[in-house]
Amino acid sequence: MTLWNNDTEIQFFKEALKNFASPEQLFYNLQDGYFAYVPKGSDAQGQTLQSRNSLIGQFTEKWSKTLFEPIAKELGLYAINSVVCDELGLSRQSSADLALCTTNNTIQKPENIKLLFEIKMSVVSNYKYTHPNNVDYVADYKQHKGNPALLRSDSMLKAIGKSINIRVSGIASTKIPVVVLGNSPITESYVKKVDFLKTSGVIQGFWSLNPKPTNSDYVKNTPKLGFQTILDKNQLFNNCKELITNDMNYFSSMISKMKLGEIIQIANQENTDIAKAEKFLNLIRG
DNA sequence: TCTCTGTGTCGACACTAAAA
DNA sequence: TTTTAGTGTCGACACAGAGA
Repeated sequence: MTLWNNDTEIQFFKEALKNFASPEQLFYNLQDGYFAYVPKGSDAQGQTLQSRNSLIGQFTEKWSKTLFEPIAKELGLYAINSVVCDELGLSRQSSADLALCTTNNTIQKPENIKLLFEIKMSVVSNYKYTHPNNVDYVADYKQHKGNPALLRSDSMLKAIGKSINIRVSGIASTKIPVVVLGNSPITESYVKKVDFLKTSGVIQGFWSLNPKPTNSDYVKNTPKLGFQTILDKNQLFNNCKELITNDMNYFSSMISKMKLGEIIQIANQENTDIAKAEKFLNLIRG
């Protein structure tokens, strides 16, 4: 299995058609034919395609699970879709798209969840459908009107919001890394923000699983690697391994220097570095 | 001044599951 | 059975700045 590319998107359309999805559900019905997206300069004739949403959502979540399964296995874990965990604010309606866990269950305890993924993937390039079963590549994402995946500002906001929601749901979340998976680059306006999200510990990374979304220029990596374009499965494995094996802790606060100095002073009285850190974390969490 | 383009926010719509 | 709430997708729209 390879990383995301145009063939993956064609496979999505063909599978959906085979499962009795109509061309009207999957494509814009334009004057020149059926298109995945409205090309720049074309008129959408008031159409806003909605029927593809849940199909592509299901496809990308399952695709990601399949991609991560061998990685999980090598790390002694399971890759699981739709993970529910009350302590992390992950309800049945708002479950984790994908997670790596120590047990093979949908309902999980926080201590068994080793890595959380939020998936924000969509059809990236444009395609043309012709009867009865042909789907052909038309152009990259720069040639059509709709923005795919992480190039949409509200997709970024929703990914960030969901991650914050996990972080503020309780102490149990502070040991679990959160990663956003996409299949597109990000916009220039989010370059600084994803790096700050990483250094501040809220989100451990935005990873695009699409090595070559266009032949022209695009944001490949940000300076502090808050966003990375994953180029091969080895890189993906190493990233996961690092997040899982490092015993990391999320913490945050908004306090005076005076109070912060006091906390450091008290924590420093412990004997070992680990004990100092634990004391510090306890104090800063009030 | 007008047009074009990039950016950010809000809302429409489809779907699903829980609650009434 | 109907209503309500939550989620995910992209289009419409407003605004600002650059260039004609």
